[in-house]
Amino acid sequence: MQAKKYITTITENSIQSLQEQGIFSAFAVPIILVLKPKEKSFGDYAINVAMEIGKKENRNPMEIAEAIKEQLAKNDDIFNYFDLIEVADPGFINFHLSKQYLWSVGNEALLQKEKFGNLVLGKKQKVQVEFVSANPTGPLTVGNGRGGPYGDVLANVLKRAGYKIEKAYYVNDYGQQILALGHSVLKDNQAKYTGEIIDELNQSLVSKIKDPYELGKEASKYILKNIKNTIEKLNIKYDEWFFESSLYAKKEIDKTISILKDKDLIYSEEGAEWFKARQFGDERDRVLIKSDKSNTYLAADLAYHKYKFEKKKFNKVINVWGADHFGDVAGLKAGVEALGHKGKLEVVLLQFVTVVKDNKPIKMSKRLGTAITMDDLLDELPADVVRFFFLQKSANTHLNFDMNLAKEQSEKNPVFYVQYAYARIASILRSAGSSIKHSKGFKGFALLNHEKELDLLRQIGRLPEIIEETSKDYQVHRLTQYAMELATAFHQFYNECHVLIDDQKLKQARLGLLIATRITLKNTLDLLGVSAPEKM
RNA sequence: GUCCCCGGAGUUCAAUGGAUAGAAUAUGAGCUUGCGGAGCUUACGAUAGAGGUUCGAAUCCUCUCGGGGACACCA
Repeated sequence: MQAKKYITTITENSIQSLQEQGIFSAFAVPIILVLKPKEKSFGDYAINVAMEIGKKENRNPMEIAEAIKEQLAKNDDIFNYFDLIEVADPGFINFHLSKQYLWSVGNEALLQKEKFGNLVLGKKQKVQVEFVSANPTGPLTVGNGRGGPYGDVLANVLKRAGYKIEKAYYVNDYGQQILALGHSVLKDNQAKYTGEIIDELNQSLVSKIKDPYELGKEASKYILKNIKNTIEKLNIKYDEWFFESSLYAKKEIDKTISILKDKDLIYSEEGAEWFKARQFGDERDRVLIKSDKSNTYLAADLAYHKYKFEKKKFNKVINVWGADHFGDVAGLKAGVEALGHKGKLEVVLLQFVTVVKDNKPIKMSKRLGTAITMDDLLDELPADVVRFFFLQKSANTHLNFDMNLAKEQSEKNPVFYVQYAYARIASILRSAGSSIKHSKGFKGFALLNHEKELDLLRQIGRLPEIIEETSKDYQVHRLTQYAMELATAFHQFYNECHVLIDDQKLKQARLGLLIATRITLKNTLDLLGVSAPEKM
């Protein structure tokens, strides 16, 4: 068991037992928060339940902490994990990992290899992550491209946490914007989009197709190819490209609306058909069929989500959207609930990217063709750098993107710091060559007593926790943070402990540690979708 | 006007209501008998403002100021 999970379990048991003994009154056991102390002398983990209980019971938290600590120590197996548990002001209980536990972490990594860090939390439930889904009316911009690395990594994390994952891109290849695209390519008075790609299409297509809608369809295919190309450069692979037009071909939208009608959730007003979204917590009702008999975007989206939940049988769907779609969340959620799939849809909103050029924010507009595209970025910087750059930021950070700064920082990007650690390890292992004596089941870690060796093992042991936490709160940027901390632990170890030494037993132990580190780094970089180079 | 984000070292970003607010970068000072110096060590440096909640607030509440976004029979 992981040390962190162990703390939660034994603490719960201890508190319950103290309640049974009448030492605490019988309120519900509080949720055990396992904290990570900032100060090293406070140990590896800490819990603050004593202060929570102290507040409820109006008693001194220190006494309560002592009582819990005593109760904890009655567990025989606790010293498999910790060699020191202490109470600290004003009521923390701090846990220090034992060497035995840290050594076992090394074994674990060696044995599990590429599976190290994998969990069974998801119980193979089917989860779809839909991200980017930018309209095929222009190239991928820096703004809507942000969802690419985020959604991709979120899906990777959930997969390792034990879910069955599908990555999807919803292509809006139907309706008004396709018509507008056609007019834009024609450059007539109803044109809406501009930009290089529109100019190209104007040159190549206008002579062949006259009808604006047909032209728009053709243009969108070409643009989608361009987007797919960019997606590929970003090292993202989708499992499904879903086309909005297929919903119309199969009359899925009509079917969806008639289901809602049968449930008496549709009414007519001013020639339009309205969905009673307010019954499901939305602030207003939403139009599904306009008075001109065409349907709204929401109507198609509902049909699409019906497909996700009923045809594809996803237990959960996570949509990663730009913050400009904030206003659509309530409507879609209401509709999904009305269709009988309450609680299965989650929406993550990514805040906008502000592009700064020459110290001035510039208006990003696909319509005006002033947006900086992902391709612009990928022409200047390697995909690893671009991914890492976006992945360092949390979803609700309004990030400032300065092209000049990005270029300037490219060479200093922390991704190289992490990759350098990996290449260094690879280099040492190459030098060690055939002297590596253990392929698996190595038991010689007990020679690792140096502070830096133990610190490195500590970091290795965090990978499963990182995956668990991230699979729950979707804070993907935790992974880049972790990758850097793992690399730092390695670099520090490297600086103080030599691996290729005469003492054969210690040498084998350190080689084992290196291999465990390489496995952990590789798994982390895989999660991030960043390459792990043998040489740099 | 209503709703959602954000405001922090010179700069770009971390920090479940927890302990001395962390990194990177920039700047200053150091480190090589050996496995990759793209590294290591060290110094300097920050929570927009005013109240409140509590053992404890960058974090929660109220107000002010500043920035971004949303409030369609658009997609």
